[in-house]
Amino acid sequence: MHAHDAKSVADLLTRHGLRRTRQRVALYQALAASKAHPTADELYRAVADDLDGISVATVYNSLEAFCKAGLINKLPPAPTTDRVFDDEGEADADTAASEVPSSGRAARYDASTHPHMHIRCLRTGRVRDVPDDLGEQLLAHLPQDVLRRLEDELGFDVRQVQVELVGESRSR
Amino acid sequence: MHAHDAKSVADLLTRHGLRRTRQRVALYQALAASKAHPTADELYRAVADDLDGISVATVYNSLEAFCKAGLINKLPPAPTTDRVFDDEGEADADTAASEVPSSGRAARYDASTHPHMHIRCLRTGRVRDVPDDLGEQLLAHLPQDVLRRLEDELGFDVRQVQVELVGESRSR
DNA sequence: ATTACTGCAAAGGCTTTGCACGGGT
DNA sequence: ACCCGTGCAAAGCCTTTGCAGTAAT
Repeated sequence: MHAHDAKSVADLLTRHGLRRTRQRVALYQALAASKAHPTADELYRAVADDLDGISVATVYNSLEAFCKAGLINKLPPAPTTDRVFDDEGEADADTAASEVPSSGRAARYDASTHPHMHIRCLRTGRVRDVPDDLGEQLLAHLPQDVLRRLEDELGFDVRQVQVELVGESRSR
Repeated sequence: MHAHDAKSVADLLTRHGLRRTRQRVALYQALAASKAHPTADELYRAVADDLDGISVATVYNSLEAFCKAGLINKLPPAPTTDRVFDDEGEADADTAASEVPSSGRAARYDASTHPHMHIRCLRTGRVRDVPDDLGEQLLAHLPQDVLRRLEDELGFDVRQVQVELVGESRSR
């Protein structure tokens, strides 16, 4: 969809008032390339190959900076009731080293900032996007007038409608 | 709505195969009495007055047991981008000691298990329920056929539709 | 009598912070 | 030259765990 080569990412950073460091370019690329909404640690391991010696602090700092700049979103960790995390492998940029547990209560990051829905697997903790066509059909049916009544009655400004379909993926 | 006196809570526990200990009765009562979706620490402080010497471990163990028994639900902590937590006081069972920060990334618990929506305040991190009449109107409009198509196309069993309205409460 | 539950303290996982240095502008 | 961003290690917060003792069934 978008081009995520080093140059356009660098431009993106600059445009948002961030410096174009090797670390941040690599981090944003890794995140944008993934559909799996990786954790900070997964991103750390993903870029550690190319960028020798990057530190976790930098990963967290950079992700926080991206969030503040509105470049990416942070997703809450899944509630961890019951045994929820098996963690299997999957052929994706950031889950390549399919052996490390990457246990449960870590936040996940999302490079797409336009409104969309997520599905979260109870077994693996993985988060995927709902395809836009389906998501839009679902969101479009939320009656705006009810939302507005809610804002009036509760004195609450709704900035974002977070919809998450929680369940279990069938295969495997 | 429901009666949450010691006896009926004790019965509820027994009926779910849990022992009726003072600690668990008090914890469930405190949680059920609150509309604020308290954190483990908030519950700990709420019951520490009556139950002298209760430990945090017991709070966590009990809440986990309640979750497994299907008595309560665990909510994910809010993503903590930007300064999100001011923590003001509120006249509620578990937030009585309106002075302690109870900082950010703690899970919250919810005594109501029937499907309902939440609103989460970006400033305070507080979670409230959407009134049932409004919530039902919103949820009823989610087209079931689209959900079913989604399950087919992605091979995913949807167990729960988690809707959270994220925003900011106007007053204060 | 059995064993689930409790309390304590220590350990654990994820994230943040302080500080000196290096690289981007 | 300025100062944002980096790396390292230590500290922090929330939660879990091990174990000996206690109390519910």
